[in-house]
Amino acid sequence: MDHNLQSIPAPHFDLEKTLNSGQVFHWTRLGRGFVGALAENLVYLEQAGETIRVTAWHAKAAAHYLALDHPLPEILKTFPVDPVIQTAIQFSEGLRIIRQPQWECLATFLTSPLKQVQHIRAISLAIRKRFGRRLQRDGMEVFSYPRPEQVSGIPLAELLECKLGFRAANLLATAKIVASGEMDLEALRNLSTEDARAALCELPGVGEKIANCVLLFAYDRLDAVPVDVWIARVLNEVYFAGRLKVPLRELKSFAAHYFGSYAGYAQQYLFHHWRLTYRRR
DNA sequence: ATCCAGGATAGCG
DNA sequence: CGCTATCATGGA
Repeated sequence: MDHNLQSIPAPHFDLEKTLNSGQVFHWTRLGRGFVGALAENLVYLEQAGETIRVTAWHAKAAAHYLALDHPLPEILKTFPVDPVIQTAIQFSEGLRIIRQPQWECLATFLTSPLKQVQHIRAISLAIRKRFGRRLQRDGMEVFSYPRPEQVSGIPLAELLECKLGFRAANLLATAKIVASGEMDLEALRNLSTEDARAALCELPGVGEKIANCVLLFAYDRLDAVPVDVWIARVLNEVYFAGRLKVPLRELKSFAAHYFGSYAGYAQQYLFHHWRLTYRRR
């Protein structure tokens, strides 16, 4: 597995946490690293201290994908000094919010409602294996995510075999809109976060939460804050302790303001920490 | 067995 | 406008 790997510096970075924190769902452990598809290329990644070793030719793309240029120490300094977020930061040390390709990020989160992280992963891998392009290299094999043009042509019954349930119709309908050009995902880059969010919410199956996931994980909008059941749980149990039935809009407003201009990062650390340590009472 | 999961949406008052 | 029931599947 160590043929033709290129080293790139990666300070303040934890590969495992980054790939297994519920922002991206298809990377698979292989040897001491991970294998997956970066757009249409098979890429192998492994970490050695403050260095990432990447399959040659993909170093530059990988560094961008992994957001190794995000000024993590500076970002952390902008967070409020309270024990809850500071504990989550420690627990999540080295977790970076990566830059995913727009379509596969959108498509993957379209399959996420009312699903656990491992289910989203299973669905992503099933769709890739069945409809994506097979990529091989040095005995490794992965599958890319099918483009919107291809997804739009999949019969609903076939898509349902990937165990999407009621989410399949939304994925199909959105794929048709994107494939037709009616929605230009690349053009959203030129919009304000607010306008891009509104545009994403026009797509079938995309509400405010999924739109914020896409903005945060694929558009580098680090102030976008997805409020899912876990974030709502943290806010209710900690920041609104003692209050009953806090309206969701109040939770969202609080999260978007309290954590500062990198609230998306703060949100990801809270999500990661609580999801892996929470015990029901 | 019952509850829950990185929610969105139509339909109600 | 805000609130509720419902959607499909599998793990805890």
